[in-house]
Amino acid sequence: MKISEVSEQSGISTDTLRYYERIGLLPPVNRSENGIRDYNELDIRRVDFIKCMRSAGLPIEVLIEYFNLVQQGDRTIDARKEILIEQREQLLVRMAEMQETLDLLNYKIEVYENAVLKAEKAMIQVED
Amino acid sequence: MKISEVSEQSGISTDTLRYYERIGLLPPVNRSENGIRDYNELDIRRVDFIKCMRSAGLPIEVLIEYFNLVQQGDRTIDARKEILIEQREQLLVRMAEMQETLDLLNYKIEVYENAVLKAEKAMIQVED
DNA sequence: CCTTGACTTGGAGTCAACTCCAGGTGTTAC
DNA sequence: GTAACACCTGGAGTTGACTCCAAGTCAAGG
Repeated sequence: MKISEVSEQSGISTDTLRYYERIGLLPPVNRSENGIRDYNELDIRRVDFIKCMRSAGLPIEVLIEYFNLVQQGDRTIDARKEILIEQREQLLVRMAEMQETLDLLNYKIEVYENAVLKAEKAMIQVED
Repeated sequence: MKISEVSEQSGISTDTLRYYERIGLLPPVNRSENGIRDYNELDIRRVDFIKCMRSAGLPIEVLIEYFNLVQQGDRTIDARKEILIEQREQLLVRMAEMQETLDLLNYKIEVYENAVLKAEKAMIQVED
């Protein structure tokens, strides 16, 4: 799979995919004879995983560390689990903050709605 | 209220509070004769609002625009409401993404848990 | 009186995560 | 065979949001 296809399918720009590879978030992707990247199944699954984690705000550094551990085999399972648990914790905190903000936004929007209704009522009464 | 107190109470650094004022996210705060900032009730409510919105990732630019509208009085109520609705929409999208990531993290953690259990079982059998 | 500590300013530096660019190569389409 | 296009590289630039710094002012304590 060529980079443009991966980009299209994942919604990550080609620049960003190459950037990810440069910094070691993606492993060096195989090339066809002319030097053009050819992403395999595994690469694509990794891209999708990264996409998911990044969309939730997990830092690139953490993901790199995680993949490094994966690459070191089964003896790192505990450490990997710890990373995921830690990130889950932080994610839950962020989600709770967002829920609070959502509640406030909902409340404010409702207030504005009522303000508009009141204004409209006032206009009707003027017209009466 | 002095800047250090506001900082303590809000969890926003004094540097950041001054930065917010510089870029117009906070209005120019009143000063005591010697030029020291003295935050009033309204300032503090605004700080808290900003804190909440920022913690959910709303961009500073949007907040500035919102406060500008507030300052222009009731005729901007519709525009303000639109901003809040738009931001709520985006917030919901982000929260949904995070929920997906959370699900994946939970799944992966569970898989690791099982891997560990299996390994432990294997060890017991070796010991048998 | 002098030190300590909290405040002030304008401006520069940092950080994460891209994003863009110039200059080059290789393949396909007319 | 040349134009258009997708790819490549290394490196520089951008963005958003802080964060730090130097140099200065002022009030209170010993």
